[in-house]
Parts: sequence; C-alpha cells; structure tokens
Amino acid sequence: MPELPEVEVTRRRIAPYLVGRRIDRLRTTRPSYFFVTPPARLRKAVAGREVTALERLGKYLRARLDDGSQLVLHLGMTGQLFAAGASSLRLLSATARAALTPEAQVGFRPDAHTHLRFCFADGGPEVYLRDTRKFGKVLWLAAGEEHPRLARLGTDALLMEGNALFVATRKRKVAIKSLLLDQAIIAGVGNIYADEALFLAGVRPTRKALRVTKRESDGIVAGLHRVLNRSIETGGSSISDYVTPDGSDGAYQSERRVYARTGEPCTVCRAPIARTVVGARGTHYCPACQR
DNA sequence: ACCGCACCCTGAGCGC
DNA sequence: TGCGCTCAGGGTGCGG
Repeated sequence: MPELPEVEVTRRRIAPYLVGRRIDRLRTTRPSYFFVTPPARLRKAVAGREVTALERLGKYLRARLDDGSQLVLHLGMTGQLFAAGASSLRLLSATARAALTPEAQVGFRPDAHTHLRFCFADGGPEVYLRDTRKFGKVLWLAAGEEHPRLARLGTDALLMEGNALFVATRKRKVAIKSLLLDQAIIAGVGNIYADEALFLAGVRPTRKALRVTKRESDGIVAGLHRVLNRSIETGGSSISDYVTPDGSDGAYQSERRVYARTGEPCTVCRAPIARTVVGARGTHYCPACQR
C-alpha cells in the first residue's frame, strides 16, 4: 500500500519519464470509480501538453502541465506508476528490482487494469498507471482551479512538528492512531507507518489522542520521521507489487517492528505482538512496550 | 464538531 | 482441483 515513502520513491523514479516530455496522447480505460474527471475529458485536456513538474502532496502526485493545468494522481491501495522498459527500474535497489513482478520489468503490456497510458510526442517510453482495485484516483484541474481533496491536506508528515501534533490532539477523543491517519492533520501517513511510529514512541494506538502528552507527541513525530525517511532510503517498503514471493514486504521488511507481526516476539521485550482494530484498520502493537 | 462505520474494488488465502 | 467465502485497506460521505 503506497504511503508517503512509496509515493515519494515513485515520484523520483518516474519524474525523468514525465517532466520535460510532451504528451501526444493519453489512452484510458472506460469510465469508472477511478476517474474523478471523466476519461474523455481527461484525454482531451492533456493531449499536446508538456509536463513541467511532478510534485508530491501527502500521498498524492501532481503533474503540472505547460498550460497551467494540473493532473492529480492517487495510487490508492494497489496503484502502480511506471515507465515502459527495464530502464525505468534504474533507481530501484537490486533487491526491489528482483522482487518486481515480471510483467512490470520487461515486456509489460497494458491490460484491463491499466487505466492510464501516456504516449509521448518524442516516441520514447510510455508511462502507465495500473491499479487493480481502483482505489486510486485521477483528476484534472484547469489553471487556477482548486480542489477540496488537495485543499484539505494537512502538514506533510516529513515537515510535521511535535508541538503541532500535540496541539492537534487536544480535546480529541479519537484513538491517537486514527488521528495520525487523518490526512487533514498530517498528510502522508498510512497504516503501516502509523503503527511503526507509535511503537517507537511507546504509545498504544488505542489511546485517546487527548491523553497523549507533549513529550509523547514529540516522540511520535520523531518516530514518524525516522520510519518515513528510512523507508525512502531503502526504496519504499510496502508497495504491494514489491512483495517478494515468500510474502515478505521487501527492503523494509527486516525493519518492521510491529506491522503484520502479530504473535511474533517484540524486538525489544519479546512479548508477543498484539493485533486489534482501530478505525476499521488492522492495528499492531506491543502490549508491554506501548502504554 | 466530532465520531464510527459503510462503501468503492479485486485478489489472496482459506475451508470444504 | 475448484468453488465460495472472508478479509484487506485509503479516502469519502453519511448518519447518529
């Protein structure tokens, strides 16, 4: 599931295949839940436009086009954005590269799940957006047009500060984990890194936000920065198509302390990792280390 | 204003 | 071998 690190790694990897290139034509699948902007309108809007920048906003990617309009992408749960040909894999670690599904490496052919297919005027490698579950989103914004989805985003998780988190937790009765997943407060945090950061901070995910101290808020933010930055360094950990044949989660796997380790010993105290549900999300923690 | 939950989708994993 | 069931989850929107 792409969270901030995976989206950032994807951004860096795909930017050379988008920025500075002119879109000759966009092919799409049929209208569906995936398309916030109807595909016909989307195709017309981007044809002939040059991409001038690719930015990340929380878990969103935003391609700026040369007429001032914007193409906004969200990878949802299973979204994959990649360029045709093995050269697109250069920026991945050898481990991550080896773990990629075969069709993503070479000879990929657009299938029913390939919702966007960018063809460029230079005739070079095409760029694909593939998303089997269609939890991802694509939308186009005219020059100057705002969109509530983006306007609502809070502070990027990498820029968040402990004090700001502490302020945001006051008078909030929700579980601290639910608050961390609220994109209007902190943008970019998803299920895996919320669990990992709370473990590093020694705070139980189910604790009411208003019961989190200033000191613990600092610890949670420090934990978030640590896990997010580390994951970016290792090439993103949890993109589902990076999953290796043995079911592990790629490079970051050996660094996961609690996520998907239910019943396994805590790396600090050896107590079995517990699993519960918070806000309809699977939640993992050490009952001994996290209070 | 805040909170909990249903919904969108498909593939993996499981039991029979 | 194969069927059918359940589960997973990001973000949105609605009902309480």
